[in-house]
Amino acid sequence: MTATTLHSLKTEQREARRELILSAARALFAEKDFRSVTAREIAGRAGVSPGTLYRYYENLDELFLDVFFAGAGDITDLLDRELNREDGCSLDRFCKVYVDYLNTNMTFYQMMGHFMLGGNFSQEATARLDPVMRRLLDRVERIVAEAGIGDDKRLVSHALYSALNGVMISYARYPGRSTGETRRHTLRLAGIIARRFETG
Amino acid sequence: MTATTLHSLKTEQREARRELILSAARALFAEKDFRSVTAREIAGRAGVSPGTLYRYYENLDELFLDVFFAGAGDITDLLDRELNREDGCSLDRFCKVYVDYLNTNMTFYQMMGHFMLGGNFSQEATARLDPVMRRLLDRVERIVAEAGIGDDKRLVSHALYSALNGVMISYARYPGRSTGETRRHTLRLAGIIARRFETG
Amino acid sequence: MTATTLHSLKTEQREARRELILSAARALFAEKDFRSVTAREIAGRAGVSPGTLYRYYENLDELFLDVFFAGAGDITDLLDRELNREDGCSLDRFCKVYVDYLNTNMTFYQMMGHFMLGGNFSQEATARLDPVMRRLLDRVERIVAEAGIGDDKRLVSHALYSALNGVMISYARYPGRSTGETRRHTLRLAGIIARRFETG
Amino acid sequence: MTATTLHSLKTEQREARRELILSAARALFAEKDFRSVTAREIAGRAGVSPGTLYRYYENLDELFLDVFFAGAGDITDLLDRELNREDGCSLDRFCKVYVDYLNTNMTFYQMMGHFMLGGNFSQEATARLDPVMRRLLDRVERIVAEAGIGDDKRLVSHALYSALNGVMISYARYPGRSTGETRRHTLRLAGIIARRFETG
DNA sequence: CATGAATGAGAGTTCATTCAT
DNA sequence: AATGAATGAACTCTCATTCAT
Repeated sequence: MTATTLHSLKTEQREARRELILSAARALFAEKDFRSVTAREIAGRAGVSPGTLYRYYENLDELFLDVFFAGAGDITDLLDRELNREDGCSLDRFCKVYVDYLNTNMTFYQMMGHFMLGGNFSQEATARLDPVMRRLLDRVERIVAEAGIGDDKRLVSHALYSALNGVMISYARYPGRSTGETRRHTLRLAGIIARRFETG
Repeated sequence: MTATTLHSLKTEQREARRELILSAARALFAEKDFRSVTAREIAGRAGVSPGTLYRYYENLDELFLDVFFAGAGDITDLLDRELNREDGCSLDRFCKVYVDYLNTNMTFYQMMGHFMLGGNFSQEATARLDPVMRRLLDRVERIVAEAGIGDDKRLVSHALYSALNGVMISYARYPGRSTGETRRHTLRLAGIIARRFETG
Repeated sequence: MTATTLHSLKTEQREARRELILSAARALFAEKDFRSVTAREIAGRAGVSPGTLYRYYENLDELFLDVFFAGAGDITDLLDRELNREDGCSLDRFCKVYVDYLNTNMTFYQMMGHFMLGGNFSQEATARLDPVMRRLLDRVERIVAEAGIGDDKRLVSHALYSALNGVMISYARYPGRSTGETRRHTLRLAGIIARRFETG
Repeated sequence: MTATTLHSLKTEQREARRELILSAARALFAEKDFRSVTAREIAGRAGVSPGTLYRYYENLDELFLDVFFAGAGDITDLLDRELNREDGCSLDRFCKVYVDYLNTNMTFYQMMGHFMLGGNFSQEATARLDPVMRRLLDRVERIVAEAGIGDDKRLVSHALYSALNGVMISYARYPGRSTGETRRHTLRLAGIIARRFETG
């Protein structure tokens, strides 16, 4: 028993430490372009030494991945809450909530871009990515089902998910636009996409 | 006369050299993640010295930008050809051509992502970006008009353009998928998006 | 207690390392025109990697500044010893000791020249420079006071200090002269300046 | 005859071109720290190509040297005019004119510093430097003679010349001081030096 | 297990100088 | 004689990662 308790205590502590580093990274990423954040900065923010980072993550990319996963978890939870509202959730609302989240959590979509554009996923990373994305896509699939769109619900949900991400990649940092303008424009586009998918 | 000829000759030569560097960069970018390509590599591929790069581009970012613009020009021309076909161009075809191009020119969409996600556009860069993107969006707007979709054609074309880009960002490098699988999946999604926009 | 000891030990070690780099730089500067000394050379001489330099100094200029400050400290200490000699210190002796020091520590006056002629002092650098120069000038002021020269002792000491520096800038590297000749000539000039200031 | 004329014409033209480059360099140096001026900039200002610079000067240092010599010539002429004034020229006035010149022609004293601190004079450069400096020192010697100072007029003039240069090296760019303050301070010091030398 | 100093390869960029035209 | 495009060595500085303590 003692051994087990000790072990679980250690595991707990280890998990807490990992969480600490993760939070520090997320906070830092929220403040500036995540590609300019250094290992030292993250360590400093987390109150640990740079070397410690490498006891919890094999390399920086793994940490970045975890940050990404955390974001995906957050948005999934958020969408879940929307879907479970007593008064229901329209497709329009769903799309806007998703895009709104990305607007206020630029890091998440920046990382999505980063990994999707050139990330070298390790075998292990791929294994971890899969359930996370599946969970997120499940929610998209659910709204698609509720809205009763199309035949192949899985493909349609992929398309909808793609379209919403595309709004961000295409307009989130369009040069010359203020944050407010960007938000307004991307939400409007989310609305149009919702309508297009609805009335199919 | 002589002066003019000489001048135009020099201008031509200069343009040729610039093209040479640009091509080298594009070729190199096509081979690997463009963010890992170095100035020296590009120079080496172009058969010039590193210093020469800086006689044609103020810095690497400017060169990257030019590569991006070149890609945008290519896809615009390609779409133009499609739109001007004698047998017309369906929305479905348009979407698939676009996504197909991005599939075979990963660099272009990688750069799009890079710049859109975190590019620090200089005033001057923004000024150059604008007409290039406008030209591209014009083609999207034209197909939207031809397909007779929606009321606000400009917004709808933005949404369509976003959706297509999103297909790529979301699935072009989805870990664990082969190039062929990726191509098939993204084209299928392009088709679904086309259908959704058509029947709106 | 242990913590304190550990801390001071680390501080000590850090200081020692910094000293090591500083010494290497000073030695290197003594061998050739300090403006041609590179970061890699200094690192190599100190037996550390180039990167290490930047853990101790924000940039090369800061290191240069420290070398300069070290020299200023040395000459100040030397003058102090002279001023505190039991048999007193004549103005003539003071001037000659100063010029002699500059002769055997060319780097110091080279750096003085470098910084004075075009150094871009950061706010912080200026703040550090001030007390160092003040300490040095205090000694000049003291000998001026002891020699009972003039009315405005501060101005006169500035003038004397200037004159001595001028001997070096004007003749320390006069082309075509050997080191011995230079030393003899500059010391002779120091003597003349001393006499001029004395008999005012 | 024709040959001679032709030759002298060519010589003239060549001299004019050299003068053009020299002026451009002087003008540029007057605008900013001469160590940051590039060959291209000088060529551009002179309206010639970089390559042309090397047809008139073996390398940049030779050009810098010429700029320095030109400055030395100017100050020599200026001092000459002072010495030849009908109402005579006091030592005080002489010193102040010299320091004032250096204040308004920072480049000159900057270059003096540059060459004196680390210049590698070629045999030929030394040969050209000598008469230029001798001419300048002659004027100092003359004012020393007129003021009837000391026994060894040559040495005393060296000391005076040194002292005046030293005022500049020590205070011309003292950090935190405005141009006006610097001028006032250096002129005051020049006055003190004059008095010290006078009353010896 | 945590540390954090040290690493060192490699990045982008500069610029005096050369040489084919 | 003049050009100016090209050179390429050399610069400073960065930062993910390692490993002795």
